[in-house]
Amino acid sequence: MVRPLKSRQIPNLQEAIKAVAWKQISETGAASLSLRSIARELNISAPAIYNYFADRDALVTSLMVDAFAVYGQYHNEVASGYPGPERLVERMFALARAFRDWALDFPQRYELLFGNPIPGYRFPEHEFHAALHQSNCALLQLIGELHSVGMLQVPDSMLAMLPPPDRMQDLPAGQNPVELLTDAVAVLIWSRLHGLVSLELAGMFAGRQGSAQALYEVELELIVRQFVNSNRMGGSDVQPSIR
Amino acid sequence: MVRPLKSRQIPNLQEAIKAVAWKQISETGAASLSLRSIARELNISAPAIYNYFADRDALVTSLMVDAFAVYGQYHNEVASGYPGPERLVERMFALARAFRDWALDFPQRYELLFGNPIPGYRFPEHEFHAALHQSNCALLQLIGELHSVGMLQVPDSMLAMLPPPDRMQDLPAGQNPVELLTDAVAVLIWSRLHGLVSLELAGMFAGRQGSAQALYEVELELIVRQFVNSNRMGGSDVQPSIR
DNA sequence: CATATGCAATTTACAGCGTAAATTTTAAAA
DNA sequence: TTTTAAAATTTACGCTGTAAATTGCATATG
Repeated sequence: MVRPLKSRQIPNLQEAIKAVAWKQISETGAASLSLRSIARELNISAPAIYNYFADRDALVTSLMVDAFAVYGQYHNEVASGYPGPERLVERMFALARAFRDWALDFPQRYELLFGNPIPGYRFPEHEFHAALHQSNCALLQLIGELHSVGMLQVPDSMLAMLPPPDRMQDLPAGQNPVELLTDAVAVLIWSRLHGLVSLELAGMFAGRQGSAQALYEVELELIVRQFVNSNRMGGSDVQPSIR
Repeated sequence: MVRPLKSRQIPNLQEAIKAVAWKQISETGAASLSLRSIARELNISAPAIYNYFADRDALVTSLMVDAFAVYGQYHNEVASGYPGPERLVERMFALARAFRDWALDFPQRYELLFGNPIPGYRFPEHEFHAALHQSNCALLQLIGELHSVGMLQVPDSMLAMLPPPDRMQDLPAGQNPVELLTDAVAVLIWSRLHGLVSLELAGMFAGRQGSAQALYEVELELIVRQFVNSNRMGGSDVQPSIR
């Protein structure tokens, strides 16, 4: 019969908890995130947090959902700086550089999203798909636009991913061949960016002074040369055959 | 005046500790490695381990040094199955597939070496260089051989990584331009393999059933096409200019 | 207004962790 | 046999997540 009750000290304690969690993640890394230290910083007892999050994993999940959204939105904003089909290559470079910049600016968040910094934690599967799609949305959109203006160059060897023509209808529901290939291109590009960035964050390029950025720029150039038809002629070498 | 003393129950307790550690890492992941649980399994008190390892990090470092060696040796063995300059492309495919196979067979070890599964731990810098080189030795060797038989195709855009011709002598000690470029090619290839494998291990391809392997094969094909001159003619488009 | 209701917070407690300190055991050297 | 030092144990401290019981308090009802 009684419902609402506001905490005396801190209004919106749920958000306050997350804010402190982010602060601590930024400072000391997601691995050292601790309910007790959050509570300490809020002058709160540790179990009080359980009124707002079922357990530590639930808090982490909430943080990650937010982070995926922010991350995706950032990419979308960067992409929106290069609208229209005339600046697709520019947008590709900008997105890829934004990818690395974000990772270097917020290494702990990058690790949280794409590494496994928290022992025993796994992002719940049902929320995973949406969150991941959100984070890669700008790149997928870009690849889609490249394709629709005929600038996407799908390497021949990728055609092996398609089912043989006689059973093209076996594709997963809602998937057409074009989507399957554009998705695959996006994932390949994403994994190349992630490969370099994650090795850099892991300190694997330590010693090779300043070469991480140079390597990244080279890789960007190679990626664009590989998948983009700059002359913007009659489309990639594959679309005609799969339309 | 007294030195040696053998433990009563277990001879070579140092190795026994590492063996149990590996067992636990394989079973429950490096993150849940615990000195106490190791001690429990050996019917030993936890602080006893401190007679053999300065602290938990020292144990982890020892494990990683071993793992880097085993990993590198495995790659070398795979590579030695395709000797000579006639089978370099074959060797490239075999090495890359072995890379993914090892990661899928021993995901916890792969994470230990190339992820950051243990909170607060960092591999000591002075041992890092040697261990890393050991692990990438086979690939570096392969790229070197490709170059020496004129099959290495260094993309034009990579030349930007070299210092301008008039100050070529500013290169780090013991580094010549060819080494710098072959190293860079090896790192680029490594990061592309690692990008796909680490995303796959992180569960980022969950849902897309079976496509991880297909993607990997596509990427392999693209890598070889990008860096290897199959016709084995008069060398890459760059060596002549930097010899 | 007084009382009952139920959420929010606290305290207490337990099991786990790494590891520092003090202590005991033990095997070999003198 | 005594001495000595290495190897092991016990104890203890502070940290973690979290379950359980308890208290405080704001609201809705009698």
